[in-house]
Amino acid sequence: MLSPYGLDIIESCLTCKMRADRIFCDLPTSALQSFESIKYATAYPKGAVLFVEGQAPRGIFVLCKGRVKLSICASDGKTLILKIAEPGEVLGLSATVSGKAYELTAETIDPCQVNFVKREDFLKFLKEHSDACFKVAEQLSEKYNVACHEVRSLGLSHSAGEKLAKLLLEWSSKNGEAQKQEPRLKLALTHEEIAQMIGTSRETVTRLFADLKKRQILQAKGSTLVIRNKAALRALATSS
Amino acid sequence: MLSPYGLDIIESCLTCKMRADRIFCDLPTSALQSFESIKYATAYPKGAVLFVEGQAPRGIFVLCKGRVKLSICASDGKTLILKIAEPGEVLGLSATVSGKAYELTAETIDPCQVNFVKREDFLKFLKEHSDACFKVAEQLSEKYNVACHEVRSLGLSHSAGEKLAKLLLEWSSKNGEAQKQEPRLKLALTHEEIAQMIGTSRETVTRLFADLKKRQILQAKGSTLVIRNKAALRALATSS
DNA sequence: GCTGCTGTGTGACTTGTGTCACAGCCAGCT
DNA sequence: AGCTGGCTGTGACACAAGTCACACAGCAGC
Repeated sequence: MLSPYGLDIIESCLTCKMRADRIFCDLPTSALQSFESIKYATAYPKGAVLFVEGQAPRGIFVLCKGRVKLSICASDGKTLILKIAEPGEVLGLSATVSGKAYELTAETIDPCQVNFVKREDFLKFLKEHSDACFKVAEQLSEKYNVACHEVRSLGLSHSAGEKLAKLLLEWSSKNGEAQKQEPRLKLALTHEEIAQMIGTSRETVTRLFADLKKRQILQAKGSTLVIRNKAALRALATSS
Repeated sequence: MLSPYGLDIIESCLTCKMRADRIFCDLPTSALQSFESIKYATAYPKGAVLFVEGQAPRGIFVLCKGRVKLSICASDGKTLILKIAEPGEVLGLSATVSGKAYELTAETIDPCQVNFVKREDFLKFLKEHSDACFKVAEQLSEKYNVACHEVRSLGLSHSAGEKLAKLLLEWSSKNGEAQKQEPRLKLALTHEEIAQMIGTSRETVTRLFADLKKRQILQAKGSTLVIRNKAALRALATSS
């Protein structure tokens, strides 16, 4: 197969090495075989839009490689980034199951490999394979959980600083750096995008970062960020 | 059976009149029979707590009668009401499926009848009845959808007035009054609770209501509210 | 080199709304 | 009655953070 956008395409789910690590993909062979027959392996460049908020659901997108930005946006153009989806995640799942419009917009921020499955095919597949159906329920629970966290962060924070601190701690806990004395993390997003993740303005994010650096809580080394004072950051994250 | 808290207990799901109207309860007889054998029909007074945010999931609660307040709260006591659950809804579902802690707190605001099912029993039931499993996926999609709406309302609104207007329109659309010229709705919540629903303070809600009344958009008739100017309210709800 | 473009840093000003404080009101007690 | 407690109304004030306005840095392409 051709390798578009510099991707190394995973041909078959059955031989995929990452299969066991992934919540959805770890299905019994019989289910996986039938999944194999209805999926379309596709590749997208960076910046491609998988689906847009408000569209009728065409089907699900299983993310195999690359990252996808999930966002909602208001009529005035203001955007809120809900999360950055990682490989293994199923996108457009809830809309496809319920038949309601996609509730958010999915846009690739890396070159991505994606397995697409049409809605009718997927629903039929679920009816026939109850273990897959259970996996779907698990994925949806996970998504709901994340959404609840987002609600908590947006609704119960007193200040933008609190939300930023929460976000940084969350990031550092994801890449396994959290237990280290001085966790490091790659800043893959612009201030603008960070602002959209915590529902504030770009300038505020810049100011907050400047403040955290002045107070020796954070330190920038090129594009990686070092958390120099975990305790202080955690204090900021809980009611500042 | 005794009628505690002034409730008329529905004994069996099989003979329940409301069955067909409810998303979860409308199962094939075989599944319902097996559900019947694992459920515990219980009744709660007003103000009872079904489960608390952070608890390990004991199981699911199918709400048959009465309303339940679903909320999350911060360490400082600040509370955010996510929604008021109506009969037919399944509570604690995502936590029970995923095994993670309940993500919110459920408290009755009416006398309620509830069918409780233990986690192990419920998971076994799901494995055996794939149609129930699909219903669960549908319910979870619904919950996710609602959470997304909440995120949008909290994260993309510019002002408290906008969020209040959205909430009022949503309420009026629920009880089928929306298409009327001047929809009416019962104000079942206090200003404090409304404030907790839109993430603002009690005083702000009071002030906003006063303002809406002064501008002839709203009118209070006892405890029912009349929306006198739907268009103006809608204008407020979209970027004010 | 110059030109654009995108991202960052900062100052000045404005405004929404949280907080505190208190007053009035109604319902349900004893 | 008279008291209590929860809810609602309103004023005064402070402050976080949005907005607008620029300056500058880095980096691409020609």
